[in-house]
Amino acid sequence: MQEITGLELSPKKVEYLKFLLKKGDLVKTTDISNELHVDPSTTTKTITDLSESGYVDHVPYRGVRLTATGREYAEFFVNRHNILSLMLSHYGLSSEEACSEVSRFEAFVSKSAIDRICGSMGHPTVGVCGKIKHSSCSSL
Amino acid sequence: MQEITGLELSPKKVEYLKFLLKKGDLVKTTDISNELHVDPSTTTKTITDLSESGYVDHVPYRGVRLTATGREYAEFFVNRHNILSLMLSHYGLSSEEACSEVSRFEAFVSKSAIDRICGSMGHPTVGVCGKIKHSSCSSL
DNA sequence: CAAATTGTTTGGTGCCATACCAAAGATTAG
DNA sequence: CTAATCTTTGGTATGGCACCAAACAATTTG
Repeated sequence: MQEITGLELSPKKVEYLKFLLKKGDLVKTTDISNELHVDPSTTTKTITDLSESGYVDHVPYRGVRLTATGREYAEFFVNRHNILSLMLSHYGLSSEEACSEVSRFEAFVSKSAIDRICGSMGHPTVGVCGKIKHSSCSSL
Repeated sequence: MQEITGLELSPKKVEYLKFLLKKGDLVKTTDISNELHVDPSTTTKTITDLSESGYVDHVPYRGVRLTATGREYAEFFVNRHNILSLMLSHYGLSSEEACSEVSRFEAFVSKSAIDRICGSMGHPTVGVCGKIKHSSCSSL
C-alpha cells in the first residue's frame, strides 16, 4: 500500500472522492453531477480517470463505487478538510467561512502537514465541518 | 482603488509579483527566469499578461517593474505567505516545512481570511519567513 | 563602429485540468 | 416493447503553464 502524500489528486477529483464516501455504495453519475454542479459528461470523464487510477470501480451505466484505496484516500480528504476547517475556526472564522475557505486550498495541503496540525491540536474528534476520525492519521 | 480579494492571480503570477517586489526597480527577464526556473519565453509571456492586467510595466528588452497596484498586491502576497507560514509553524512545522507547505496553497487563501488570522495572532511583526508588515491588513 | 555574442520576444505547440454540447447508446418506466 | 430517462462518446474550448526554434534587440568586443 503506497503512502498517501495528500497531493495525488486535483481539487475536483478530491471533491468526487469525498462525495463518493459520503454517499457510500454505488453512486450514479447524475447524483455526482447534481452535487458538483457539472455536466454529466464531465462526471463520466472524471470518473473514468479515477477508475483508471484505481480510486473507483466504474460499471458503465450502473454506477461508481470507491475501491479500498479510494476509500482510504477519501477518508483522508474528509479528515483533512475537517482538520483545516477547525484550525481556521480557531482564528475567528465562522464554520461556514472556514469551510469555504478550506475548500479552495485543501487539495494542496500535504498529509504530513495535516498529521502535525492534527497532533498539535490534540487529535480532536469533533470539528466545525463534521466528525474527525484518526484512522488516516500517521502521528497518533 | 479596487479591493484585494487575494484570489485575483494564479499561483505562478503571485510568485512573479513577490519576486519583483523583492528585487525592486527594473528587473530583467533572465533574473525572473533563473529565480522561477522557467524558460525566458515563459517569463516574457507571463509578464505580458501581468502588464495587460495592470500589475507591472513592461518595457520590451529593458525590463519589468511593479505598478502601484502591482506593488500593493505584491506586498499583500508576501504578507500572506508570512502570516500563513507563521500560523503553520505554531502547529509544529519547521520554518522550512511551513514555508514550502504554504507555497503550494497560498494563492488560494483570501485576504479576508488572512486579515482574521493576522488579527487573531495579534498582528505579529516577525514571522518565520520574514518580517510582517500590516499596511495591507484591513483589520488593524 | 561593425561583427559577434548575449538577452529577449514571437510564434508554434503541447499538456493538464476542467467544462460544455450534441449525438449515440443503454437502461428503465409505462 | 416503445418512450422517456439516464449515461457515455466524441468534439471542442478555456486557462494556466511549459518548452522549442527562430527572429529580433542590445551589448560587448575586436
